[in-house]
Amino acid sequence: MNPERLDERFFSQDAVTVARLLLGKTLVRVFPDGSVGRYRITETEAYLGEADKACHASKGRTPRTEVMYHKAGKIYVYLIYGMYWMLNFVTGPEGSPQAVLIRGLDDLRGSGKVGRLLSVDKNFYGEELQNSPRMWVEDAPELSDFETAARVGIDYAGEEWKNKPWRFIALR
DNA sequence: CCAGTGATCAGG
DNA sequence: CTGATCACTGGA
Repeated sequence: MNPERLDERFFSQDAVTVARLLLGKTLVRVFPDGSVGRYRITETEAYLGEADKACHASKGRTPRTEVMYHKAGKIYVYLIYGMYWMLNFVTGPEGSPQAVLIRGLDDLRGSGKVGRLLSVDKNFYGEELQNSPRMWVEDAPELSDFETAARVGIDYAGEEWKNKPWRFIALR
């Protein structure tokens, strides 16, 4: 049986659950030249809705955060520091703005490096992983060997939110 | 430690 | 329009 492409059912779970379950799953990218890259997801972070001060949606619905209010399984990308494209997947029920940031693939760590490796840019904004011809996620056995940590780069979020253990790191 | 680099958003 | 801010990285 071929690996199943993960769809809206999978991504509709809450962001913390999806961030954990994505560890070990296979991210597939078909590049413009037709070459195919397959990567094991090794680090993720969860951003859990308007209440989460670290989540972009804590500032409400704007053109940038709009896609997080859409149905799960869409791609949320944005440019940070004028140089780095962050790759996120929308999760949770429709209307509940949640997302999971992809921070590591195989041995590569760092969300900025992930965007560079995959040649992500604003054209991916809103694309659906269940339909896209150039990016999707395939199922793989659940990975139990991982650790959690606080999320990176969100000191502005305040004590309650910045210490949530919503960063998931695959071991081995 | 800190500079680079430009979209985004709130405020006039 | 202005200006602060930023889910980062790489090099002193």
